Parts: sequence; structure tokens; C-alpha cells
Amino acid sequence: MARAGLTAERVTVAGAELADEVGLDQVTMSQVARRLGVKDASLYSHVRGLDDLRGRIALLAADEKTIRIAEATAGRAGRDALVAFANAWRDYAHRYPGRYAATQISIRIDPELAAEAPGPRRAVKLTYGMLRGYGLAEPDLTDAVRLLRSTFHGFVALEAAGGFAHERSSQQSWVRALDALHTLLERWPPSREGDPP
Amino acid sequence: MARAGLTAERVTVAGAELADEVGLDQVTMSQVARRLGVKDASLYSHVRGLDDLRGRIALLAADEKTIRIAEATAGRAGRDALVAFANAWRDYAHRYPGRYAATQISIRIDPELAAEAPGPRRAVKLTYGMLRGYGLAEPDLTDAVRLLRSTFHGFVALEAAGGFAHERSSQQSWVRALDALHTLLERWPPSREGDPP
DNA sequence: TGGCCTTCCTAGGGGTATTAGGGTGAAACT
DNA sequence: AGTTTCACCCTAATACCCCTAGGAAGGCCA
Repeated sequence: MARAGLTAERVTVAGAELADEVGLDQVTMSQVARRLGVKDASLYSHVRGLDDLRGRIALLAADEKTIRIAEATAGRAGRDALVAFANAWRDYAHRYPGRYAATQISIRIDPELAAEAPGPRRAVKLTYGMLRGYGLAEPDLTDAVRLLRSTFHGFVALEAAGGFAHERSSQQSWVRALDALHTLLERWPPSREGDPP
Repeated sequence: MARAGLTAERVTVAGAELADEVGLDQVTMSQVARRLGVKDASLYSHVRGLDDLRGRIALLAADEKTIRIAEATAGRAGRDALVAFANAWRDYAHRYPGRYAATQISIRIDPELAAEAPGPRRAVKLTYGMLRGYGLAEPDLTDAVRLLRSTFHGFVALEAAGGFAHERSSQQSWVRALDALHTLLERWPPSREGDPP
């Protein structure tokens, strides 16, 4: 009997492809095994179980997305960097919807596994770096990073959920949202009275 | 044998409660049936299946959330309305995490069922109404509505996923995000060159 | 060649979704 | 009151899924 040559990474990639094709919640051990030409029990030598597989898909996606963003923003600053960052984010979500959905479940990933993945940490650094040109200082910087991530994620999540009716294309709203965020970052409002540090 | 007195709505509510307790993806026909003291096959007289149940939970959540927002924003305008709107949204997501998660799957809900639910339509109206005081005209109005919804949803989604580390409380970032959105709405940037309507 | 580890298999237990069909309560009609 | 009707809930059966346990067989090294 020929060996299939499985490995944790190959199983993860097969799961990620399946997630993009049929949705993350349709990713099952049986389907992944079928795609790899193997019985489902064989996967358990490489992956602890379904939750572990989903966690690995999430970390794979986080790494891939971070790399795309890093390439897109390299050598850019200010508005250019913001637009490149945001478009790379959205492109990834559109192109790999299943993988992207996996990134939303980060709460219950094996910490040991997550510690090795550079994606999330690097993503945070990238976002801070992108904002360098706007001259924000802590804690405004952290607040701005969180606002941007929220808006980017929220936009693509609502797009994926069909939350935007078709009167106006979501592409146009996206461009205008980036305009708005850029001007917002240029004139970040000072903290109002009564906000303790 | 005593009748359990099931109905589509009671099944939906049981599913919603279960979703809040154990997570939406742990909501199963068997668990819901157990909670209602009934065999799982009995549920199929009231609900078409698991997907249908999830769709009903989503519509229930949309209605509930819209009502909370409507109550919170009644009689308010400008910044007050914005803050009340956003806090009602976030409170709902925190208090009913399973129901809230259900609202993200709106893409595959039975259209016939969705047509009867007033929640989504009313939510859109509410958002437009809240922005009335800022003096925006179409298509900026639609773009602003989408930006706000994206940010609100993205923030609570990232909070739920554990996306915000604990250096700075997410509550503080939330307050500052609302500040930022308010000033942004007051000075909505004009459309840049080359944006066709 | 012989031993050993890894890989993949078969077998099986337990859970879930869904359909088909039957019995029984309770209200409605005569 | 007796009967009919219908909605409700059940049992039974099929098919899929996750996961564990234990066995056979390929590849590596001595």
C-alpha cells in the first residue's frame, strides 16, 4: 500500500482549501480525509482532532494574511500605506473566505501551537508601523489600531454575511471608508474630559 | 402523555438560550430537544431543520437587538444618539453572545422567513435616523451608515474572539472609538477626485 | 537480513441530523 | 355524550460524523 505522505501541514492545507470551497463549518475530518485519499482515522496521527485542525487553519490564515499585508505596505507611508494595508486585508478575506472565517475563532486555540505562529504578533507590529506617519502617541495609538482593525474586519464580515444591500456597491463604500479613516487619523480627536489614562 | 406545548417560537427561544450558554455551533437539535424535554424528532414539526433553526435564532436576535437600540436612542440626537446606539449594540452582543453570533450568518436564511422579520429593515432605518443630525446627504449617508455598522460589529467581534490584549481595557478603546466616529461624522470628508457616483 | 518506528488501516462505540410512519391527546362537530 | 379530526409527539431506521484501540505494512538503520 502506497504511503500518502501526510503531515500536519498537508492536512491543514487540505482543510483550508476545503474551508474556502464549502465554508469553515463544513470542514470535517471525513471530508479532509477523502480529499487526501485516506481514511479519517489516519488524520489523528497528525492532528489532535477537529478543533486542533481548525486552530491550525486559523494560524495558517493569520500568517498568510500578515504576509500579504506586509508585502502590500512595504515602502509605503501615510495614506498609501493605509490603503494598501486595508485592501490587502479585504482581498485576503474575499479570496480565502474559509480561511478568513477561521481567524475569528482564535479564542480557543491551543496556546502551545499559537506560540510558534508568528502571524498574529507580526500583524500587530505591522499595524502600529503603518500608523507611524500619523504622529499618534500612546494610548491613542492603541485605540487607533483597534479602531482600524475593527472597521476592516467588520466591513468584510458584513460583506460576507450579505449585510450590504445592492443600492450602492460595497466597493464604493469601502473607498469612502478609507478616505474617512485617513482624515480621522490625521485629526485624531483629543481625549475628552473625564477619561482616565 | 402530557403535551409539551411546543411551537416554532418556543423552539427558537430554547435554541437561542442554548446558544448564549454554550455557543452557537454547539446548538444541536438533540440538545434543544433535551432542554425542552422532548425527543429530537419532535422538533421537525415546528422547524424545518438545524439550518432553519439557526436562521430563526438570527432573526430573533436581529429583532431583539433592534428593539434595544430603538429604546436606547429614543429622543436622543447627535452625539448622545450615537453613543446610545453603539452602547446598546455592544451590550446586546455581550449579554447574548450566541444570539449575536447567529446574526452573522444572515446570508443563508430562508428568504420567506426573513421577509416577515422586521428587525433588519428597522435597524437600517434606525441607523439612518440616528445620523440625521449630522447633515449628511446621499451617497455619503449610506457610506457613513456602513462604516458605523462595520466598526460596531468589528469591535464586538474582535472582543469576542479575544483579539484585544489586556494592556489597555477594551472599554477605554471603545469610548475613544466613539469619540473618533463622532468627530468624523461632524467633518465627513468630501469625495475625492475620480470617485464616480 | 532483522529490528523498529511511523504511517495508515480495519473495527467499533457513541453522537447527531433527518425522514417515515404510528399512536394519542384535545378540541370541534353532531 | 359520542365521534371525528388534527396537531403533536413518539418509535424506528438510515446515514453521516468524531474519535479510540489495536493491527499490518512501508521505510530506515544496523
